[in-house]
Amino acid sequence: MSKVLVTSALPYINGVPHLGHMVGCLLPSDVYARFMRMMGNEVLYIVGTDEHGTTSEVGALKAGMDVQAYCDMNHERHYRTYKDFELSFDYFGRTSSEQNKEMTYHIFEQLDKNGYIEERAVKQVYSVDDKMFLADRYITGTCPYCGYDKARGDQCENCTKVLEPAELIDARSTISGSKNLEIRESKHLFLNLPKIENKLREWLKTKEAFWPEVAYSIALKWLKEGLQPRCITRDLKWGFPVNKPGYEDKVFYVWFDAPIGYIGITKQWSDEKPEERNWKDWWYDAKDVRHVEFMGKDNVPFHAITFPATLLGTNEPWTQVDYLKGSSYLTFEGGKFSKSEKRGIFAEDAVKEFPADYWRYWLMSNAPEASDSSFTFDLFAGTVNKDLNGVLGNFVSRVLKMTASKFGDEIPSGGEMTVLENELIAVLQKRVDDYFKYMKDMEFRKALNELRAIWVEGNNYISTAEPWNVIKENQDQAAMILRVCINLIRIFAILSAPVMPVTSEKMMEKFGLSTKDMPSLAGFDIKKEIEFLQPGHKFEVGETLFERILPERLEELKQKYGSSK
RNA sequence: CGCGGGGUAGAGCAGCCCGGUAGCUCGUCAGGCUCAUAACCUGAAGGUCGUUGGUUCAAAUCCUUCCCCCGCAACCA
Repeated sequence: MSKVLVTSALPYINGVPHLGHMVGCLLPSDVYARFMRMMGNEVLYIVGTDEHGTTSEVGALKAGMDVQAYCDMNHERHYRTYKDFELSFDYFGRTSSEQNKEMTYHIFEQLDKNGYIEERAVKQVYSVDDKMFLADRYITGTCPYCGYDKARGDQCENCTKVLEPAELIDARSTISGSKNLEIRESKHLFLNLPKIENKLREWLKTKEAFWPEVAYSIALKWLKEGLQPRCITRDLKWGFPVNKPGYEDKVFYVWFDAPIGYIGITKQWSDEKPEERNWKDWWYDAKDVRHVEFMGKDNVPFHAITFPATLLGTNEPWTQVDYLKGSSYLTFEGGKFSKSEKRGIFAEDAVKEFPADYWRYWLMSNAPEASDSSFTFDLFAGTVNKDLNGVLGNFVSRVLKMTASKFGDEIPSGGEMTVLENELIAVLQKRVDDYFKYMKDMEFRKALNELRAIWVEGNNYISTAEPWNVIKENQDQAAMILRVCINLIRIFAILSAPVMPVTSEKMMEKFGLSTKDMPSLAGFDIKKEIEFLQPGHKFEVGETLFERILPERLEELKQKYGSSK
């Protein structure tokens, strides 16, 4: 048994998570955490909201709320959404917590002490009416190159030219529309990445063989281009005030304290039960901890370069990421998810339409691992109807209904296994071993394809064994076949648990069992498990596991969520 | 020449690193079965592997030309 520390990129509090967010980091981290627990590992799974920065301030402003209250509200909203998605995190914290402040201050002090922090003067656009410095993208104006009148300070979306805010004609604040802007000089603190570059390079070298291509190539690209000092402070209110004389009116940049949030949130967790939990067992001079991080590809540079460099710069024994699972993007009906354009289905609505397990299964079996992939309602409905209803749901239904009608509500006795059952056991064992291997390697598409193939073996077996014919000649033999099938249902429930926890529980309940009765997946032996449920064990047919998505419903969904017309 | 990823049957993907009868799921068609959710099982059809040129006995796979799609571009996170 070993310790596995699982983290998912912390979702930014201001946004509403959509399916793309779920599939990129939150869901795979949960499936992995659940799987590793079932393999008998000690798992700590940490998630939370990333709260600081301009976007929150602006969001609160627009909502007419105090930033703290605004974040409190949104934090609750995120929490509820992820609970609805059955995420099994051990703690859902916040980067704005006191614990994270402590961590951020400590890490900053170490970096400063070790000479990795430097001062620089920065020229920035200040909006007099908004009473704040504006990030480049919060400045709108006319593009000097193409005349587009909604060009942003960092780039013109129309002609794609990269701009400086000063170049914009008729520049105005995106927040208030005010044109009363001026350039002011402000002193800021920078993390001297070039000074840490060699250490970082050495460290990264040890990772090459393990990281997925997307993640490693992005990291390498940054090193190849050469690192630059990175500004870690901002002229904002909403953030941790900088703990250095002369900088009291500034806060740390959100990207500085956000990844530290993994550690801060772990401390939130351990502070709740200090007598039995210690965050240091996971993060500081921790032994035998394997740290796995899940994130979208846009987050990779921060987790592969900036954050590791930050930790290396402290010269302290922090736990670094061992495996960085960088995922590509999920698109919606061929385009981007966009809240403003009302395109795409958002996580909150998704669980109102269908149980979380439907989404979990679809998203994981279509995860954008190698390249971007697309969500469409047609694909979703196809999977729900075919895989979940046709293959798994129908198997459970046909087995239990037949057994109940021929033998009653107890698992029937009699009969002996034949060569057919031995073949089934061998085939299943092979598939189960492959399934576990893919899950361990976080190749979720392949893993779920294997899981589906395992379910198909059940239908395949019953078709070949034909208990409906056998029963006419030999009651005992038919009883044996159905007993094997019933045990398959329990096996399927156990194997499906990391992906579809609720459905899995429902399947177990049919035998008066629950998730707690599941055996460890380590050394999972089909030969043994196929005889676990003994003759005489009660079961109930109950209701069907899934519901089909009919054509009318499908049309409704497409209308409602803005699929391409 | 900004960077990265991708372009493989009607759809969604694997294979590419380590060249050697092109594989999986859905869909379509045909057959089987009748225990079950118009389900399930079996089989078939369907691809000049984006394009150009090259290396090789042999290229989806290695090198090269061009085209297209997606994302990123460090002060949005």
